[in-house]
Order: sequence, then C-alpha cells, then structure tokens
Amino acid sequence: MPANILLVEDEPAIQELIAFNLVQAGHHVLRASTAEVALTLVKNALPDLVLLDWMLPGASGVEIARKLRADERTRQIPIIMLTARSEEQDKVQGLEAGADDYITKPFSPRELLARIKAVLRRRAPQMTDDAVEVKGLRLDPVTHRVQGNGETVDLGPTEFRLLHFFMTHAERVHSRTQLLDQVWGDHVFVEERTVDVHIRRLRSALEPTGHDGLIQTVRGTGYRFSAQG
Amino acid sequence: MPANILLVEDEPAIQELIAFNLVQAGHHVLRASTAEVALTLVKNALPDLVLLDWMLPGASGVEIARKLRADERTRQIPIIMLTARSEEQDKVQGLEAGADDYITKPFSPRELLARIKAVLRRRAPQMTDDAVEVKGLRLDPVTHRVQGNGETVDLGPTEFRLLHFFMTHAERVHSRTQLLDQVWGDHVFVEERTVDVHIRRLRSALEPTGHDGLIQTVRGTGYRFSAQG
DNA sequence: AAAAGCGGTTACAGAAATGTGACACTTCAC
DNA sequence: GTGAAGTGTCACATTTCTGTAACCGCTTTT
Repeated sequence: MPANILLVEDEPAIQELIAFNLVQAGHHVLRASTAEVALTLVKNALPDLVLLDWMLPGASGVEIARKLRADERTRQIPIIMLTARSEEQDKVQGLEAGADDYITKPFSPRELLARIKAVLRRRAPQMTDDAVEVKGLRLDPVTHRVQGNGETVDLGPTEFRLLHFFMTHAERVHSRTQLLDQVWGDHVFVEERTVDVHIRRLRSALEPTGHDGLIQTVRGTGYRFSAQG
Repeated sequence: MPANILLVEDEPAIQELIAFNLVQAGHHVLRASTAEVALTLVKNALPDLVLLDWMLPGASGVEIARKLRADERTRQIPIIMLTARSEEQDKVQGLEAGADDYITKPFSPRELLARIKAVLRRRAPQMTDDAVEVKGLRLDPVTHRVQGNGETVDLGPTEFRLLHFFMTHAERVHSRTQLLDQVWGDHVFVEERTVDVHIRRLRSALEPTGHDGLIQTVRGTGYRFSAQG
C-alpha cells in the first residue's frame, strides 16, 4: 500500500537518496529541508507518515515532533526519527517527544521500508480521527457518518472527503486546483469543473439539514466552508 | 500504567538486570529462559507484552514470534525484540516475523521503558469473553452461541469471529484490511474480496432473526455494524 | 447592449464498488 | 475412506459513483 510520506532532511544528497527509494517502493514523497517548511507542509498535506531528521538547521527534530503532537490534526501522524549516531539519549528523547520509531543512519533501504510498513500497519487499527462539528453539523470519520439536526446525511466517498476537508480547513478559500490536490489527490487528471459538480452534490445532500449554506462560492477564486454568514 | 511483561532471555545476568528495571518501574515480570517455556507461559499467562531475546538456545526469537502470531489468542500481544548487535538483517527479519519493535543491546533502562510505553500505548484493545447484545441479538463467546428473537443462529468459525468483532467494535467503520487483520490475523494472505463473501454469508445467516441490516456497507470504505439506521 | 466569463444545474455513459452464486479444495469426524 | 462443513476465489450481475459535456442564467467587460 502506497503512502504519502513527508521527508524532512536538510542534506540534499541524503534527501535525494531516501526519496528515490521511497518512490521506488511506490510511495508518494513530499520533501522539506527546514523545520518551518516541514510544519507547513504537514498541516496542508496531512501525510500518512513523517520521516524526520534529527539534526536540522533551526529547530531540531524533537522540537518538530513536539509541535506535531501538540496539534489536533497532526497528532495521529506517525513519525520515524532519523538519527545520525547511536546516541541513546537521542533515541529516548525522540520517543518521548512522540516519535513512533527511529532508525539510525546509515541504514539499508530494505530496513527503512520494513519500518515504514510496520509503523503504518499498526497505526491503522487506531484511526483516532476526531469528529468535527460546526454549527450543529457533525462529521465523524470513525463511524463515517454525517449528521445535522437529528437527520443523518448520506454521502458518497468523494463528497465525504470533500466535506471532511472543508470542515477541517474552514474559513479559508480553496481554489479548485487546491481542492483537487487535497481531496482527489494531486496526481489525478480531472477537469476543474468537476469540482463544481461535486460541490453541488454536496450542497444538495446537506440541504435537508439546512447546512448547505455553509459552503460558499467565492467568485473567481474558489469555495469556502464558513460558519459565519 | 503497570503491565504484565514476559521476559524471554537466556543469559541470567541480563535477565536479572532487565527484570530489576522493569519491576522498579512498577511492571509485573514473568521470566523464561527457553523457547519452550516461553511459549507455554505466553499461552497460560497471556501477558500484555513479550520482551524477546534474539538469540536463544533451541528456537530463535524469530521462530517464537512466528508461532505467537500464528495462534489465535496470542496474536494481539505486542513483541519487542532484543537484538545483540545492530545487524540490519536481524531487524528486518524480526519486524517481518511480527515483532512490533526491537531494541539493540546494550540499551539504557530509560530507553527500554520508553519503548515499552510506546508499544503498549498503541496496542489494540483486547477482546473480552463477555457476552454481547445489540438490539436483541445476543452473542456469547463462552457458549459459542448466537441468538436473536428466540431463533438460534448457526455460524461457522469465521462468521462467528467476524460477528464478535463487529459487535465489540460497533458503530465504527472497518476497512477490509482491518477486518482481515483483526478477524483473520495480520499474517495471513487472503484476498480482500473474501471479506465481502463472508459478510454476505453472515448477513444471510442473520436473516432469519431479522438482524441482518445491522451490518452496513459503507461504499468505498468498508463495513460497519450499527444499531442505528 | 453585446460579448465574454463564471458558476449552477442536469443528464448520461463509463467506471468502480459491491452483491451473489458456483466451485474446488481442505479438514475433520465417523 | 467418505461425507459434511467450512473456506477462499472466481466470474458474473447489480448497484452506485464519477467525470464530462451541454445548457442556462447571471455578472462583469468592452
């Protein structure tokens, strides 16, 4: 099973090497060289796994791990630490900061892939995605249900993902391109107008509960999910 | 949170050292020096975690791990491997045999405890032997019986485990992969569509009592057992 | 006012996911 | 052995979802 992996590594050569192996194994790779970029990327792309270098310019890996664990949405994302030497102190700190595993450089591609597989496998049963609620509209990823004012809304897969993305990224305008990247996946080739159609489907599905107005059109830009008028 | 830990280690000095640290941290420790004793103890005591030495007289650690993963009752118990050197081959094999983590000797007590904590934290909730009842459908693991509205339903082993899992994890959506991991065991290689077939068999078995329908299809995601519509 | 741009809406065919029945194979009790 | 029961796969049927195109009305430009 391919996964979206965020690779945080400042050394270009190493970054390239690791990324190559990950892609080779069928994973989709995002890259970051600094802590700042890494944090932004995580929140926007919500990867399945973060490969985090221990030594970084600016904030250290542990610091990043702490911040990720502090945020509601990024809390469940597994982290694998890349440590330079077998310094036990580092390992322990990494684990306590919330890393799910660590691996000591240098490592073989096989080992790295095995670790990734193991971490992803044991994360699956947890699936502690938290429910979101806005203005009486409630979406629960765990039960895969959407309810508003007593009514239970029936959504198709794409509509569900779309609404989920909207609710977890409310009050912000998203272009059609951004929505395609985030909800459909940034590798697919789909017409932008398709987004409109799904917006329409989602709106009419939400109509019975009266929550359709939460999805607003921003002419010339895109769409926005907002609790405000 | 104190836990029951089975320590499998043939070197008396090391065994003593580790056990001391575990007890110090408030854990309850069982010990075994050979593979044979280890397997017996696991099945009788059902510990929360197994600390498994890589090198053992007789069967190797990997072998034990495989056997534990093959048994119904011990399948869920997390395993942490203790490897002597940082031999990458070992790590990979250990992970592939079903170990949840490994740690390289020598290690600090702090590190070991951090690992144990991490592994226990993500452990899947265990199944109980208590009878479950939802909407008049009653499943008793002890008598191995399922009854609904006076009717007694006859289920095959897999159907029974499947229903049991559903009833103890109601309202949540489970992907086919998760169901395979939880009901079949995460070591087996079975087609995902097989789940569909068993869902169908379970549904038609429950039909006489009118309790099919509790098993709902969530298109694009998996299945859900729910008392709600 | 005409033209161009933009989004809403609908219809529909192809794609994808799931339901269903059949079958070969294994296991186990007798 | 032999037959019953259980299991995993497959092929096919059925249902549902999805992407596009086409058309419409409204708004902004020219």
